[in-house]
Amino acid sequence: MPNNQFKKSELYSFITGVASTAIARRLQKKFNQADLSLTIEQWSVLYHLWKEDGISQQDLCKATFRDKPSMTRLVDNLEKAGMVKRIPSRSDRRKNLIYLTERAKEIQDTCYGFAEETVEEALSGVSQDKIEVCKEVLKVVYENLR
Amino acid sequence: MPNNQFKKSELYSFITGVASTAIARRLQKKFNQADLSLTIEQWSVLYHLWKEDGISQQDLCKATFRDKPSMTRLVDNLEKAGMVKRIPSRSDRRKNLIYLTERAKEIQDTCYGFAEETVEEALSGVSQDKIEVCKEVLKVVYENLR
DNA sequence: TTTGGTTAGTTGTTAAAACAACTATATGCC
DNA sequence: GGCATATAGTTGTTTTAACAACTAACCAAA
Repeated sequence: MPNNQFKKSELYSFITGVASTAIARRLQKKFNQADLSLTIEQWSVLYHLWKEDGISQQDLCKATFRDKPSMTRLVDNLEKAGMVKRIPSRSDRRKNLIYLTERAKEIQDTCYGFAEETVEEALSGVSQDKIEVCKEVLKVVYENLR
Repeated sequence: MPNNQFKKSELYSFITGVASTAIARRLQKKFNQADLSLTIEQWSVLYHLWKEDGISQQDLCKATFRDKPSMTRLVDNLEKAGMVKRIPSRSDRRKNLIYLTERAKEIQDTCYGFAEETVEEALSGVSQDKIEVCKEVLKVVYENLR
């Protein structure tokens, strides 16, 4: 058996996502401490809407790598929290277009700052070169399995 | 602002764990297709028990990076599925020691093969050097945030 | 040996994930 | 136009995640 094989089999943490779980928990704590009642999942939806809103739930599914029922419920909860509004599309009556509320726009910078802070903490002591390699590998993994 | 900072802030996929989610889903599919009614979370518990069983739920919490209530329920379900048994510790009556059943021992090699296969598929085209860098970075992240 | 703090595990609750099954609308082909 | 198929979104169900609050048992110090 080539050495290659053996090493790959030890990638338990890759499968279980221990690192991303740790980062997500840290970010969640920052949200809680700032009394932003926002889950990481909700944040991940807002993250894309801050770049561009007025997109469909289906677009958000692709962006966040989640299925349609999950998105329905995430948007439900974001709507209850007063962060987004569903506006029926006029060109395609099957679609909801999701728009940010003023409240959601207000918290954008705060949330962005917390995310930045969290990633800084997580990657402290890691060289930029290595970070680039990781980003690259994570992207390949995503492409390989899509 | 140093270039360094800007790049880190773009690590959305690090926080959301898109890659590990993709890997976990792929592995879950293999389990389902083989009629192994086993969730990834249950598998992650068995993964450690296959190395050493007769350990406490608390030990499993540390190993799998989950909290105590989550482990109670995972062990509940593994017990229902006939994969493990709780045996009260004689030296410390607070503790349950978790033992594998014969059934769990039987499926070890099959599960291990599926995990190996999945990681192979995920990392196809990625050099061993880069994989090593990733493992290293993920470990540092975990240490930084623990 | 009693008291106070710690550790192991369980229960309750809310949000989310994944899958199947469903409705409604759109689209492409005859 | 009418029908088959695809797409957008919702609902139902089961399992998990995370947190708080709880019980039971252990341990150490007065």
